[in-house]
Amino acid sequence: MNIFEKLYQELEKKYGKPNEQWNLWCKRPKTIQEKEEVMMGAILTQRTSWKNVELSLKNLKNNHIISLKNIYLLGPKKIEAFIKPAGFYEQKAQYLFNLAQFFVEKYGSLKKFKKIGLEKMREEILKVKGVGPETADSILLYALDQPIFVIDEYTKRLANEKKLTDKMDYFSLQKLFENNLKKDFCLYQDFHALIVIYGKNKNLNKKI
DNA sequence: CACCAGGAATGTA
DNA sequence: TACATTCATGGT
Repeated sequence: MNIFEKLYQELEKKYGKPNEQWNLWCKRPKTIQEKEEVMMGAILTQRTSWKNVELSLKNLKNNHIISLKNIYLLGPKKIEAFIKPAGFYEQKAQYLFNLAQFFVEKYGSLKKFKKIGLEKMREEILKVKGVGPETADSILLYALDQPIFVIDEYTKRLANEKKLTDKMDYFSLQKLFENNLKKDFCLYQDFHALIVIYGKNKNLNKKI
């Protein structure tokens, strides 16, 4: 067993299966609606606490617009009010609409999108304005069950702390994890969640 | 009151 | 390539 697999085991032993906010993201399998909720969450959580994202998602749910199609039909201006708690709401409303427009106009269904394969999916979804590397990979991993490792600030800090590598750019780190783990989206989903849980936990201890 | 939370786009050098 | 700025709410 290599250091990456050991790290996963350690984290799982310490924190168990990802829970709370990760209940949905690490759920297998997910319904279509759940997948779309994950995609919206991936946009809304950009540089924002998950708590604020939850408030926004609740607003969307209460008003029955927790689907890409409804986002698309409503248009960016009308969803601003619902997602305000997540901050940067004018931008994010536009980003959410861009993503919805991308799926509705170009593919119609997630199933059709998946037919083009992982590489092409990533390339295409990165063209959506508002979807960068981390958001793209979060969507691919957590909504579309693709074996692609998500890199975020917590992952970088962990890589630094454990001295896993000195090449800290997104792509290098991603390949580092993928090359040292089984190509398994379930493992990737839980691992990334545990890395975030570990990172947050550590921040918490620092304050006390 | 100051600081920051699971980024990305845009602009500058 | 690398670094700065902008977007904005809610918790501590």
